[in-house]
Amino acid sequence: MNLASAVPQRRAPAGPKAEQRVRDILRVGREVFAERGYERATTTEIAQRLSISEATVFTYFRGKRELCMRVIQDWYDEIIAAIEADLPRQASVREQLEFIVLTHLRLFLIQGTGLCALVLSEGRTKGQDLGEGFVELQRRYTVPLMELLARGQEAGEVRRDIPLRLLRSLVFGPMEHMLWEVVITGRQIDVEASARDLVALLWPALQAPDQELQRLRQLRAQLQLVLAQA
Amino acid sequence: MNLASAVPQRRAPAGPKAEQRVRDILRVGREVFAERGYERATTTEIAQRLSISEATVFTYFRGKRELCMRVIQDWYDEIIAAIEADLPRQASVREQLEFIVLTHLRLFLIQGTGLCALVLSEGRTKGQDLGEGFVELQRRYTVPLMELLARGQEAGEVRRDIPLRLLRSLVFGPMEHMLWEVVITGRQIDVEASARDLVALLWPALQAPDQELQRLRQLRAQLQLVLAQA
Amino acid sequence: MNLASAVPQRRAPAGPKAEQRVRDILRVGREVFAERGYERATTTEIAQRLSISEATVFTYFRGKRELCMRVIQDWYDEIIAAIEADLPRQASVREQLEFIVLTHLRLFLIQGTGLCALVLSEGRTKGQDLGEGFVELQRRYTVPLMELLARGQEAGEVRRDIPLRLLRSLVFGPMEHMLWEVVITGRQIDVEASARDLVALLWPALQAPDQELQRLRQLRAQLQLVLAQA
Amino acid sequence: MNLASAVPQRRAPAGPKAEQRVRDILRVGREVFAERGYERATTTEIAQRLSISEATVFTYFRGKRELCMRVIQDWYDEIIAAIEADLPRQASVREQLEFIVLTHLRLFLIQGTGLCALVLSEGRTKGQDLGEGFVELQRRYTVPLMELLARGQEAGEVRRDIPLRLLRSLVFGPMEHMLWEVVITGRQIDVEASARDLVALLWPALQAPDQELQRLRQLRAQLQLVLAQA
DNA sequence: CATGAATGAGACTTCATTCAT
DNA sequence: AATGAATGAAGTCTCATTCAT
Repeated sequence: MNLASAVPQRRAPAGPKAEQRVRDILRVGREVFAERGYERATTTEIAQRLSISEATVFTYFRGKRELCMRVIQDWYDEIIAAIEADLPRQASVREQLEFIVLTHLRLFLIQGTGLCALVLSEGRTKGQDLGEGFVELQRRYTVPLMELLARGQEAGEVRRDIPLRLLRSLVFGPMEHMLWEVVITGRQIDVEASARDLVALLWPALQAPDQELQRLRQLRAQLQLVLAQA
Repeated sequence: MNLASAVPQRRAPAGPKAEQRVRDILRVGREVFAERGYERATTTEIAQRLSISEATVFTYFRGKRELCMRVIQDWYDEIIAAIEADLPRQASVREQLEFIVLTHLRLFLIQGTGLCALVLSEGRTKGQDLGEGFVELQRRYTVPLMELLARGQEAGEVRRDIPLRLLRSLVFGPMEHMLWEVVITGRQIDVEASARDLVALLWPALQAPDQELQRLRQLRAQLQLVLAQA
Repeated sequence: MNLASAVPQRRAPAGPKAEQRVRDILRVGREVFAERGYERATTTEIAQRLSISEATVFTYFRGKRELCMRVIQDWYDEIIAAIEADLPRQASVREQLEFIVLTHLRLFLIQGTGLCALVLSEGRTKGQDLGEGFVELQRRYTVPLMELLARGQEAGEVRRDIPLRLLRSLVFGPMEHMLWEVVITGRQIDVEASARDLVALLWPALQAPDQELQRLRQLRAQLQLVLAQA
Repeated sequence: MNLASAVPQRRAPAGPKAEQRVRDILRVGREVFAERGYERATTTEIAQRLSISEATVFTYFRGKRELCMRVIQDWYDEIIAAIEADLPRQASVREQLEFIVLTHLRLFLIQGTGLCALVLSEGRTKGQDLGEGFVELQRRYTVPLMELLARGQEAGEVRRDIPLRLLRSLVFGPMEHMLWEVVITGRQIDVEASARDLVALLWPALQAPDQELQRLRQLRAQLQLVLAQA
């Protein structure tokens, strides 16, 4: 394959009307991919919901795969933006953590369960159509939390003896698991209460190991020693 | 009025050779579904890897969906069996928890990452082909952990003020999240160390809150009292 | 709970070219279904005869069954239209009957023997794929004859003591039987002569029982009585 | 193709057990073909209803087609036998005709509607699997009626100016049409009454045309002449 | 003789994608 | 810029039939 003589791809149209089209397709594409997953989503359905021709979709996106990637990208950007916009940076690390968890849960549950599933599903199968850019997207998505945790470590509020990655899993893991339960069972939950509960559960694990407890343990040990010798 | 009595399906053969065939197809089916996910897996590929005709696959399984369900079921059964067989019931709840986590991680990472993804993916998309039996399978899969946590609660080692479901999410959540990181990034991890770390992180959150701390505080207070009187 | 909203079917195109395509497919579909019957007809063959892709067939018709139903419907419509257009309403009931029989025979023999067989066959097997709309189609097909017979009854030219349904069988039955003989044996027949012969045969059976004959019979009986007494 | 070196076909087994097998398969085959029609009948179903292996069916019959032909043949033989056994040869032609019609209707409706449909359907499609022997079977099936009509003609009770074939259509046609109505609509009918009605309708058409009427007219004319002269 | 087991051939159907207009 | 129309490629599934045991 002579890359220099690569077939020239038709460029997507430009202009203000075109931008609106792109936004429309992305919006509906998000709906459909969210509802059906990558494989079961069809370009037909996307086009029909917009009352446009299927061919038009391909005028603006090189193919199904590219469209789906853009959908996910946009969604990530929104979440990141939402968090960065309203994160109460003056509040305590714990409160900021609560905010992040709550915001995630909210965005997921309000409109994103399907997208969440999409990302999780498609990111995890070999031979997938979606593939290359995934790891990078995944990384960006956790940036706000990572930064918060880093700040927490610097401030001494979050333990330093555990790698950030592991702490991140400690937060996102239960969160996503909760979300799945919602998706699977269809049971409704109280988002804010759940966020609060979750952080309450997690916080002790994230904190620097309790100094008071350490000292008391030492004390007990010494006493036991003394008493044993008595 | 459906006067046409149901057309009878050809029964799957039942001899000893047949059992071997079923096992073969389930084995390879597991591989393919694991690698590709439900939609991207093809009966063609399964048959080819076994060097048998596609028709043979359909001789033993009514269809793709049934085969996939059986694959998942079998996998769940293996995991449950593995845990129940070797669970150190005499050991502490914490040690048993470590065993469960370790066993899960191991089975997932050794041969099951893809299946894990399969289950998680397919269970989470609307309009899926796999559908009805899924929630039930999901439930069976967490039985050993649920029982352990229940025993822990009875023994006073696990807090009672949080619903079991939430505690389950607290365990499975981070576990699965770790697994996904592995799948996505392809990075290898030290399974045993990870299991230990994870439980170390989780344990404080699962324990009866501050019981130890409460008792130590009492001890200190009494000692102080005694010393003051001495 | 079927949460998955129905997956939308691709609509058939609707332009002027599309109409031509639909007509082409219906035309060839008619041929193939006529020649082979429902089960033995294949979408492959229909596509091949038109030198188009099989997929194109499915662009215009949801599936084999729908196509076949449309084929039959169209054919019925043609027959009904042909009869209604040229039926000599001013002529005697008998002449109109002859016209209907002749028209049927003609349309059947010229291009429709196979379709006739198709309809008769598929309408008569349990567990058929074609099913729901069949009885209704069947009914529409006999409307012109039924109306004629009803008019004949009102005019006193057709006997009233036999249910219309039975009279209808009396007409269609032999007609179809003749047609089958043609199909089976392949023997050619003189359509017009056959129509004339058939109606000649049928007419006495349809007519109001002959009054002259009745009266004559009475006369004879009385005479015989008288002579016997003489 | 060198016919001389034709692959020797495995012969069907012989012996009393084998004959029973053949009868069983024919019996069930009749059921299945009758219920489903040729294409939709499966060797699987036939074998399953007998709790035997599919392969066994092929031990006794060369294939689906041969089995079906034998099924039809047997059925025809039964009907012919039933008619020939009980035909009241001493009774009038009309009574014999009534007997034949009644017997047909009965055998069809009791167990044979499906077979009737099978024969009619499969006999009428080109490219059919069943094919060669059909015309011959069809001929044998109408032998009793044909003979009766011939005798009727000789006896002067049935008109001679119409070909026998047409008269046969006149009888079988309405009969079959009635049967179809039953099959299609599922409506039950009074077999004996229907047979009587049908023959009542047909008889005038079969009779020598107006012979009676001719003679009566002559009689009246002569009487009038005599009376006028008196 | 009966059958367990396997399969070739082919059916219908779906869908992303292209291209002339 | 938009789309009507067409299709290649692929997928799931069915079934009559064969053959070694």
